[in-house]
Amino acid sequence: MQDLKLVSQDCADCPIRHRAVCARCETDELERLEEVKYYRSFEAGQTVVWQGDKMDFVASVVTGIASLTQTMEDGRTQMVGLLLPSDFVGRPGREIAAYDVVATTDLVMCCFRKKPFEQIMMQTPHIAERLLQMTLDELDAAREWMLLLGRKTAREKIASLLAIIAQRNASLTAHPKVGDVIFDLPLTREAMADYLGLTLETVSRQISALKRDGVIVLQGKRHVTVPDMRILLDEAGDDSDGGMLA
Amino acid sequence: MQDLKLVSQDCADCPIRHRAVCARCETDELERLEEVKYYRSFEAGQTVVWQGDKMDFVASVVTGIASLTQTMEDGRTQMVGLLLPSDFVGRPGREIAAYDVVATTDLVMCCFRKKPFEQIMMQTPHIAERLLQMTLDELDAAREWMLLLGRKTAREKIASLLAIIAQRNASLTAHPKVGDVIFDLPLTREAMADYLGLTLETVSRQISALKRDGVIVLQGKRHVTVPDMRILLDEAGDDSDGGMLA
DNA sequence: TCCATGCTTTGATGCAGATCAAGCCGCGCT
DNA sequence: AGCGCGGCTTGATCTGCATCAAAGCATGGA
Repeated sequence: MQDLKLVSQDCADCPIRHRAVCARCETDELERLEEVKYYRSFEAGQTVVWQGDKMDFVASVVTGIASLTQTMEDGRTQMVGLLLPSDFVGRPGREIAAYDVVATTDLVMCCFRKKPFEQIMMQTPHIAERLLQMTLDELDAAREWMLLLGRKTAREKIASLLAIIAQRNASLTAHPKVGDVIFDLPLTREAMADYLGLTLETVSRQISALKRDGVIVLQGKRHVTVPDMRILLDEAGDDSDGGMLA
Repeated sequence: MQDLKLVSQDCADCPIRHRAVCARCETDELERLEEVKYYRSFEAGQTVVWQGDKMDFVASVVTGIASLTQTMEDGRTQMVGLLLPSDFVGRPGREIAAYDVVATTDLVMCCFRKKPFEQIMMQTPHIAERLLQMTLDELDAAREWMLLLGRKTAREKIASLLAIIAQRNASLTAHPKVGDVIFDLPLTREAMADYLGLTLETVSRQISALKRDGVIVLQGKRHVTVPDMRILLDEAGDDSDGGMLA
């Protein structure tokens, strides 16, 4: 299945070495996609699409981080999706965006016009199949996230988020699997709060607490070292290790 | 699209007048499905599938209510899906159930063995397409739900749930669209608490408060009358009316 | 260099919702 | 009737997180 993933991959004949959609595509399919492919850049904080707007493209994240957020009239916001490089954004068959898409960091996306993308999808069973699998993955993630939002304590929420980021990082880089797990937090405290359904003060306090208790080591505000991943996963209150441990 | 919905529909040649999967199926597809179709009944409280178990069927709810729930080691549980009649359960392409499926009331499901279902799906683009659309619908619902869990107050949560149930009911029955909206709560206070990430005491108190404030009228513990749906939707803190109002 | 700005930390206080505890209501059973 | 039980309500109290407030720390620009 890996070869069917809608991914960002090195692509020699592409300005930013990015090939998207389907590594196993037949040549003509790929070329039809290339015709309708284009890149867009955003600065941190910019909104890519507003909830309710027409969204006439699908895309995948090349570099940077985007988030999907829901906002209430009075300004309360909840992040409902976190998109790292190679993640897919878009709603085949849907005209209207159901939530805001926001560039959390500087962001480059690889976009495809939706109409032609959908046509290719309809004619290419394994792309449709792959899209279904990705959507199911997102649904699984959303449901884990619901457990976090509904039932976990602030400390468990923070530990869970750190674990999730560590895991997502590990799946992108060649994972060493030995010793400390090290990564940079790609989110501000405020973005973490929006992810977790907390305030930024609580996020800050709980990170300090985890540091004080030796669960994590911080260098600066963003660089995290996890001496023992099992302890962190235990703090997350989550039996599943997400495949992180053997 | 409606004619492609995976639905429970009246079906004269079926013991419980239920035809599932695809109203526009070609005859032979439908018959292939009929061959692998069977019914299962459960009593309220029974678990249909355990998280982590192999799940070798997909199904749709015929009568009753099922819920998908996540549970932590210490017993905290969060509902992550609520399945009313005609809703689909199952994960095409997945071996293992990602969460418990529980019969919240007495329940009848119409099941299909997964393998043949998947084969038919692969060979039938519009079934695959329909499945993708349904999964996207579930994802949208999950993300609304995340906003509820992460950012809404107890009162808003209750109002939102009542609105959701009212809407789902309206879409099943011929919706009068005039005057009071009336329905029966299909969930215990405890199930509502699991849905909303609250305790059952808080659910009870907030329902009492909405009653006291005239937002709803209760006859008994389950029968709800909503004198003015706009007030309820306003209490839910949700700008979207879910298509309930013109 | 100094200040402005955005991000973060930390402290003091308040409150929404959890927890603990009792009792009520309706129903089925004997 | 009388009883037990599951579901529900209501009260008293506790507490985890929000809120309000202030100050620390980097970075970049004048």
